[in-house]
Amino acid sequence: MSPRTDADELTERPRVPLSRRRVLRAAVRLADRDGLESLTMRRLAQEVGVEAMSLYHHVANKEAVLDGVVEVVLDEIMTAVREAEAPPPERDWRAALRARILAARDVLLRHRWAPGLLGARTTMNPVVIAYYDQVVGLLRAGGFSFDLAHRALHVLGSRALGFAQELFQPGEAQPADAATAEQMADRFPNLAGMLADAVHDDPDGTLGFCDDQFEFEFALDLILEGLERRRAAGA
Amino acid sequence: MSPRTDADELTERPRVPLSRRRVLRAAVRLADRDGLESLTMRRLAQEVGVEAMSLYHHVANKEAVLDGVVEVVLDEIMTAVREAEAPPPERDWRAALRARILAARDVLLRHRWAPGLLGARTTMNPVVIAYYDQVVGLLRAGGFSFDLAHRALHVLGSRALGFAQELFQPGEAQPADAATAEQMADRFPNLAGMLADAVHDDPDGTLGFCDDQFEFEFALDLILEGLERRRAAGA
DNA sequence: ACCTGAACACCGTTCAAGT
DNA sequence: ACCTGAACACCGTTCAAGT
Repeated sequence: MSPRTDADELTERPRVPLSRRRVLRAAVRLADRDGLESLTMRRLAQEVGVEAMSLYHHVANKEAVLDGVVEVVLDEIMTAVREAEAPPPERDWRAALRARILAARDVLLRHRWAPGLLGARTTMNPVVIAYYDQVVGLLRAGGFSFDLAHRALHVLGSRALGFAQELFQPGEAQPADAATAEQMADRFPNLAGMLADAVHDDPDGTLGFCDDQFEFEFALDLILEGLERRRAAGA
Repeated sequence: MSPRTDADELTERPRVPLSRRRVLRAAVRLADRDGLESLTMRRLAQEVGVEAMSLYHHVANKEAVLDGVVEVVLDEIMTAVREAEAPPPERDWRAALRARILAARDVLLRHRWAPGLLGARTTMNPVVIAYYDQVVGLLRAGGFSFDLAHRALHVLGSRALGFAQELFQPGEAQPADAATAEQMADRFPNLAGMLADAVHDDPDGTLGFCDDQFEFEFALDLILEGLERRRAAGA
């Protein structure tokens, strides 16, 4: 590679030519840092030290950028899943699938904007197809009929890829003062009771009322257990 | 205002004054007809026969329009859920919840753009809170502890509101010819096997390979069964 | 082959002006 | 009180022109 100046080191390095790969990695970096709404063609160009129109030599259009960004994240997921420690599915398909899904989830937690984008993409992504093919293979090795494996894909849905399926985004949930808290208890007595119950268990307060990881695993285990029950029943 | 022509009668009717309610109902109509991406302030104004800037007298900004649109759909869901025929939860909480969720799903199927929008909204919507409060109340009446009801909300996730959680959007899935089909069988042997198996059961072809309603109910029943098992075990 | 500047057709939104 | 036209700061994208 060619020599570079201090400025190059710090900001851009125009010497290494632009490429699709470099554009997409910059897009992921931009979304990680500033959020998905900041990912515009103009800001992306700025991120790689080029004018906006230059991007069109490496990607067809913005849609292609979003597809590419999804691709990068999915590749990251596939790598994480491949390296996840898990028993062979022939011995314990539930543990095998569980480990893979939790590995996928770890990746998504590093790109919080990704689930929304992945969910919006309706086009069949080859990487996603390959992933679901692996899941079906795992289930087959675990003794599933093709038919029940099909059911399983639908039950798991995007959870198979580690999607959190959260109820709400955390934050901005606390009532401002005791008055509004009381008002809330009036309007939503059941939720208020649930919250009070949780506080009783954990006197530190409502902190950790929803432990995302715990909830994710509880849901996952319930689903896997239901699937195992049907598999064993020969469904 | 000036006298009007026949065209006025047919398209707009400026006589009934603009209102927040009228703007939001027009927005839902526009999204239903042309898709969510067509819902711009300018086109929405056109839909109600007014200039874009007039909208700002009735809604704060576009974000408020989207919030309002969500509100309209949620109101529709709440009405459908309220009118759903269901046993009292004290007698059969599973049937009670199942009927309500399927009623909610019916509404969402009439506004196919709504799940994406509802999913993107992270702010706590009062109507959603009220709905989840009702679900917790139902579970309580069915014998749930607050703690397990809390778990239940997370397991159900947006499925409690009738979200389909589909794997892919239908369409554009068929391989173009036999060659690519064979190629697909090579790359994704498990999915190919699954598809072949389904074709065997239903010789009419791959039509209805994924019966959305069936899959939704299968998943829902599996989840409800897992919850009932935990409730009965006194979790 | 790769990059660019100017331009176009769209956005959401502000503001001063109309009635 | 309600609506409007012109304008601003942004989009994605096209196109002809540069090297």
